[in-house]
Amino acid sequence: MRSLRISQLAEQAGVGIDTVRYYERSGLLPEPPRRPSGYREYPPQSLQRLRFIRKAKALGFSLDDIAGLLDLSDRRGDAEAVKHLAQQRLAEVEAKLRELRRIRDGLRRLVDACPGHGAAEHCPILQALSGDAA
Amino acid sequence: MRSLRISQLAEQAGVGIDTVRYYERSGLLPEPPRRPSGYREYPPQSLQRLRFIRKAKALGFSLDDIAGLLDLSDRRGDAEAVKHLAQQRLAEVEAKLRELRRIRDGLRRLVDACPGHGAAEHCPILQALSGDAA
DNA sequence: CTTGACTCCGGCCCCGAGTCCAGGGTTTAG
DNA sequence: CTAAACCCTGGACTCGGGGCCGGAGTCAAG
Repeated sequence: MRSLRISQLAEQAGVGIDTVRYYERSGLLPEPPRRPSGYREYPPQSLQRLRFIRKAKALGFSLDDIAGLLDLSDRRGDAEAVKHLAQQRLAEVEAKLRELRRIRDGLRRLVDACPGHGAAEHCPILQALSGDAA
Repeated sequence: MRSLRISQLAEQAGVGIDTVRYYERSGLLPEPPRRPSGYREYPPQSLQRLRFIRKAKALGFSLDDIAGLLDLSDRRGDAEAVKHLAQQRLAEVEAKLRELRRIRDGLRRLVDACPGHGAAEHCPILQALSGDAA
């Protein structure tokens, strides 16, 4: 008896039951066979697939991206397409990093400039935000 | 005639009309006086306030954070509280940066490992995602 | 006076990734 | 047999930050 009930699958994959059904609705997880009662019976491969999804999510891929990756994997697409997707994600992540560094630098300047005591009206943080400079 | 209509205010602040009303509902922007017809008439200070909000948003503050900053500013709170908020944001941004770097490194390894040609089933990207390693 | 641009309000819709609920049917252990 | 634990579906709700819409009232120019 290899097949898993949804709660077992979910637990072993480290996600919630609702998440599993959500992934099925979203087309990430194929519809599993059912018992006559309607209960889903998952083959063990589903576990691999769910873990794939978890890892890809941890790398910041959206569910849409992941659907693409799984599709390439299922249809025996070529490695080039897969690499291309990963490169796109990488570029996005790098852009986000640049943006966040910019924000961090701005915040750091404000924090460093503020003495941390006195009335707020003299606080350089508020002054900087109120000022006319863009 | 110093006062501004909502569309003028919105345009000069670089936001949408709906955004202005939304900020008012959210308590970020005080309710302006109205004409007898109900039209809002904004004093020029509203423009400053909207710009404050824009700049703070650009630094990654949430509207909730910004409400706090504006409140400190309005109530003549002390600089310490303001600095504290900015430090919190800074810490959050730094945590996010660490996380993104982790993701970037993971992606980079995958991209570098993939030859970019051949069948997807041999693609190290998909293999890594399918593998048993956490 | 009319026309077109503007404004009002309330309320619904969007995105992403789920979470929760009600009201039913099923399975399993004791 | 019965009770507990499980499962099903469909739909509503969450979060943040607004966008969009329709019908009605208003304002300024010609």
